Amino acid sequence: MGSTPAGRTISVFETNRSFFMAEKITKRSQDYSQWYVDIIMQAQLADYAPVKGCMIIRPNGYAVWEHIQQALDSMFKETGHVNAYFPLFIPESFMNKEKEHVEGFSPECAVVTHGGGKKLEENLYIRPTSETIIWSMYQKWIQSYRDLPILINQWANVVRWEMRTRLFLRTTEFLWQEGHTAHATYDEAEAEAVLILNLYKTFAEEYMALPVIHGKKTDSEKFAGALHTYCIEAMMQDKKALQAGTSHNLGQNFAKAFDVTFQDEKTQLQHVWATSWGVSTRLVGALIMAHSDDNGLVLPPKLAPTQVVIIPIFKDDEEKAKTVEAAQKIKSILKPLGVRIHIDDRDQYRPGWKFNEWEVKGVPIRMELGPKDLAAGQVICARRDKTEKSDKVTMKTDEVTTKIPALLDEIQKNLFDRAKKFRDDNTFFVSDYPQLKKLMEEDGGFAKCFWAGSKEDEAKIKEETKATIRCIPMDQTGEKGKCVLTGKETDVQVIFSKSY
RNA sequence: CGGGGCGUAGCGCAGCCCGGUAGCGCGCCUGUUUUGGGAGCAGGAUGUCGGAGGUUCAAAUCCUCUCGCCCCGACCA
Repeated sequence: MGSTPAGRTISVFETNRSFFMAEKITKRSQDYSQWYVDIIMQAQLADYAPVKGCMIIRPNGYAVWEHIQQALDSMFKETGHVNAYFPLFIPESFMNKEKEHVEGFSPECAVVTHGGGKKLEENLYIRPTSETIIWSMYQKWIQSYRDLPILINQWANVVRWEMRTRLFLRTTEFLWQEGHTAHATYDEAEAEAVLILNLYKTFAEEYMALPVIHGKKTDSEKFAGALHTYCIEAMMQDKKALQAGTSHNLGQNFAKAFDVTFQDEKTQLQHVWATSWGVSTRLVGALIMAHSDDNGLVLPPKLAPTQVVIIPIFKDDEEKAKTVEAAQKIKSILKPLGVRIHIDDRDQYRPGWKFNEWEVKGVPIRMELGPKDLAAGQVICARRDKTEKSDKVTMKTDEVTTKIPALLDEIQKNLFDRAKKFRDDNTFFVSDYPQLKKLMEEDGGFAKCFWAGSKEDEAKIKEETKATIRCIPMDQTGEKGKCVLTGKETDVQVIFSKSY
């Protein structure tokens, strides 16, 4: 499959004691995109599919997605949402019902024209998102205000025929969840959109250890067919922004397109108010780009499929039996505490090899357990977020019940703090356009500034700097200042950045 | 759609300019010594050289056409 871009080196070098492949992963500083791809390949998160733009999510990658799903799914349920499943195929006529929506999505839709060996009477779109088919059903299900709200989520795959794809970040087919809710009033729909926005922010920060800015999209960046769009935006290690989740207040657009009405308490017929919201497998890409290093993947403990791996160290069967037994004992006390722990007792690989493998795969804690440790009643732990040898922690075997969960928490926190510091260190206030331009041309990062410009002004800036308004943050100071471009006085501040 | 790169063993590549019937490293298999940061030694298996035409006594190599993939940009979650 391979291309080896110019900058990429796979150097094999010799030292007096060892001979090893030094780099299978391109350095971030050398080629960030290639580093990203290398991490995915080396950690076996995904592979390229035979069809262009599509990917195979391998077990390691899928396990991360499953943890994301589990956490989000329970958060959705706690806030009153239920899961359902709507079909992959959407009749062409449905797609055409909402004008902005069809204009937004038509160019990137895959369309099925044949089935059962015959040309279909009506083409079927493969869903790029499910608003249309869901609202066609809501039309049947909603009559009275007593039927509202409907708070449905679905976990599904969708297809968008993108021009340029990148593993996890933008693939032709991707997995996501899409929530579609129906409400009696604008205020309720608005409250729902904001509720989910905050839920996404909490999830990103607490589970993914990913600090995000939550805010509102400008009109030019909002979803096709929405009244307005909320989003969470994160900064990757190359200082570019990644939209990690969106939540839309769809107003009555879809209700009108699909004629979804209800009778209110006063027997008045009204159109239903809608929201939709989603996060996708892109989040896996976000995790990679936010935390990983030149040695491989770094996973936050809360989403790591394996949180602790024990490497028993032995040189004969007798030592193997003893160390593995001790490892199993540790596993048996940590597992009930909810620690996801694995013992790597394969004997075809040597310890050093295993150290590297688990490091590449991003396991938060590696526990080394050899004869010397057995004798001392201790284990040695290496944490994935700090890779210096001096960062290894030695703990008594009977302390693992308290120290391991504490260490996992500490790693989780450290990843968040590190990512937040990086973002804050690369966020700058700019007061005029030359400054904005200079920042985008040189260092990159987030530019915070006052904004009172038009859609056209925004397009001009995009043209000239490649940066866009990522969002209008929810957290506004309220102070007044001059618009970065027009100089008009305003109290609105926005974030400009280059983005994925 | 533009720019760049690439298709040769499972993976990474050399060989192509100057045609002579395919090689290196890693991995894999067997044996053995090893095992606290990607082990050593000794054996061994593996290829329709992306595809189709053409030139030639002879094509991975030269010519024509074609297919595909990756990276970078324009569009987007």
